[in-house]
Amino acid sequence: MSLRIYNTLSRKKEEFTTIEPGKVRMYVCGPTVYADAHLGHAMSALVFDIVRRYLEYKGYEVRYVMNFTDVDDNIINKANELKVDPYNLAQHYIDGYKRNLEGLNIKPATVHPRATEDMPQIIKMIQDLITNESAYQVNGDVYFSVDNDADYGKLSGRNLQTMNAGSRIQVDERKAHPMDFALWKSAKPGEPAWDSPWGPGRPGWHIECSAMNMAHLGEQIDIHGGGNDLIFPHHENEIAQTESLTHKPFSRYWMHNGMFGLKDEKMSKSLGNMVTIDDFLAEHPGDIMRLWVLNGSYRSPLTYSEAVIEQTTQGYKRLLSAKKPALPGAKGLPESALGALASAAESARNAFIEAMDDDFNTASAMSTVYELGKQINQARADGATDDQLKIVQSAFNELTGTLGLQLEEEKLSGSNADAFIDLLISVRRELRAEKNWAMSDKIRDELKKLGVNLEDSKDGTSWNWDA
RNA sequence: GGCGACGUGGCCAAGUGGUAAGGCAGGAGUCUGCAAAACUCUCAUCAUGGGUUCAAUUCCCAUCGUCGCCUCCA
Repeated sequence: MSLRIYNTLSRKKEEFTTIEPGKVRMYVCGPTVYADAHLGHAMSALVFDIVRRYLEYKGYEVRYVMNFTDVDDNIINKANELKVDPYNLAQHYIDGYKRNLEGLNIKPATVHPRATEDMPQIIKMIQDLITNESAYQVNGDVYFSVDNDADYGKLSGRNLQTMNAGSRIQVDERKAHPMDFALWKSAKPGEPAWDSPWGPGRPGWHIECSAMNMAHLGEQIDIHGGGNDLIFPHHENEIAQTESLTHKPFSRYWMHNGMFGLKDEKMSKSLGNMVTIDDFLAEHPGDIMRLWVLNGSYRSPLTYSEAVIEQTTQGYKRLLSAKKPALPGAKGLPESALGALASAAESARNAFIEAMDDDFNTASAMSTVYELGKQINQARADGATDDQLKIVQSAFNELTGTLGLQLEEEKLSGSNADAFIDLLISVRRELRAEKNWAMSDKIRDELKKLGVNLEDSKDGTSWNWDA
């Protein structure tokens, strides 16, 4: 049983093999940092976090690079508007992004390079491309020449003849070919600039990813990821730049996640129709967003709606229920029932791996997790003890943990409410003994409003924080 | 105009050439003083029209619809 990954380059699922045995070199395009990150960024970051975690589960050592693009028109414009240094502005949003990633339980990348800190590599790469005749300079600008790249367009399935360059924006007539793109832009007044052989300026959008790949992972990598809106032109151009120099296949697998949308259009900074990660996390646990992503296919679009968030929250509560301990008066299952539990755990694990091996089919993997959860709850209802539940719960924790789900009950931060809630419950127990239903129901209702759910059973009352 | 993806129950969403996982919601029950949770049972013929096949939701063609990219974008 081996892992298969859908490769955008071949538009097929391919068996996954690495350049170096046991090791994965993986690069994911991070955001351009000039605004708060939105749920589209969250989706992409979650998708590749899940990929990374599963590869690690399979035993690979993953070197994971996620960059920050911190030179770009939007950043410069915004910094000028606010009269702040662009570097500091970018830093502000990088800090925010990292905080968001943490809130979503996304593991930090092995390296988080930013373009402005790899400037020597970028300039060197441009120089080599010029030497190579893959690029040319015009008055301090440097362009990549698509005509000199025989297989330009192979990732996005386009060819230069049928592409409609200039149909929507004015083409700079200094370019040799309309599709040529900037590697280096000469500085205009009021812009940050770096010295280069072509005069002061700054890198174009695509070169920094090629250079950072080269600097942090080498000439060839195993997985390159990002949103499918990056296929063209960004990733196409990355391939063109890197392969024109190395003459070797750049990334073995190109993975692209679907777009996160708001109603009928994708969420994006330029459209201004975004829900930020901060907004979301203020209202919901990070697990909800992750579960939402897991419930579908990473290559398909996801559409924002309150109803779906609500549904996901209910599903999340169901998962939490599987983690609960044995019932208060649990008598234990007979020895004969334990074998079935062990084999349920084992077959769930196998089904999970089979699903994930098929291009990270998380929706299918989740169905086995839900079923395992049901088996846990059945065992509990039948009187299993904590030790017996552990047989299945340990597998449940292993699988949900692999997907990056935390499944920890919400706690009020820094609160020591537990003792007070326990006190109220013991008072209520006496009220119930006296059949004072009015008062005991009132306590339950009022606690509910405060986010505490009481659950009565024959053998006592348990409680939990509302998700 | 070009490239690509998609259309599965009220909602979200897997999947397969031989009559369709899972979650949410709904219905019926068990438990409970009631409620909640949990458990049990229940709930679809897969956009439309053709074609291939012993057999298609799954393959092919067409139509309709939706979305992404071709400009910055995860």
